[in-house]
Amino acid sequence: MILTREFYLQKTEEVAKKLLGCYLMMESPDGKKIGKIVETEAYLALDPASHSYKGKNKRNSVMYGEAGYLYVYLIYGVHYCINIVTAKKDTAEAVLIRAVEPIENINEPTNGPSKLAKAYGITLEDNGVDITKKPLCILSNDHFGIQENFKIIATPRIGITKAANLNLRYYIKNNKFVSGKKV
DNA sequence: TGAGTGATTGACT
DNA sequence: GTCAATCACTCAT
Repeated sequence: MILTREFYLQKTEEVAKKLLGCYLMMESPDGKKIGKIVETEAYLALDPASHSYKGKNKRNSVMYGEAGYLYVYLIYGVHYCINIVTAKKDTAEAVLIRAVEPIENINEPTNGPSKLAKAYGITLEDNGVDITKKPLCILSNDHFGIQENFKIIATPRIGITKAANLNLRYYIKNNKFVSGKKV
């Protein structure tokens, strides 16, 4: 079952946690790609680490829109990062998808924000896409009839230079597809 | 119009 | 452990 827009209207931290174990699905010409989300980060309004901190601009405008849309941006001129917009209109919050576990039709590593985007073939072209409907959407964690038990770990976020002390990164304990050099 | 910045990764010392 | 690569965008001339 595809997660609805109501899901993304929950508190951003809650969305980030609940997305763990859900499935990111993309229907592409190559076939249906599915990966289980194992690592996320929350970015809040007025968060110095968030792109929305300095106010609305062209790059982050998607974050100011409605929940349930994809926010893609290019970092360091080389890497794409994928976010899911949360909260209501004009509230710029989002959840960064950092890593997924390959389930179907994914034959590249996905243990990092950029690798994940590459594996799905996501680029700036997909910025602003509605993820409550196909071809790109997120399936609830009981989609395959398996309700897994896993422990969620909260740690400081990775790779940012501001507000790096907040525990807004969440990942599934003991999952080997989680990114990061150090455990 | 030009310099500076960045939510990363992989190659190299 | 350190560092370069290289694009979109902002901010400062």
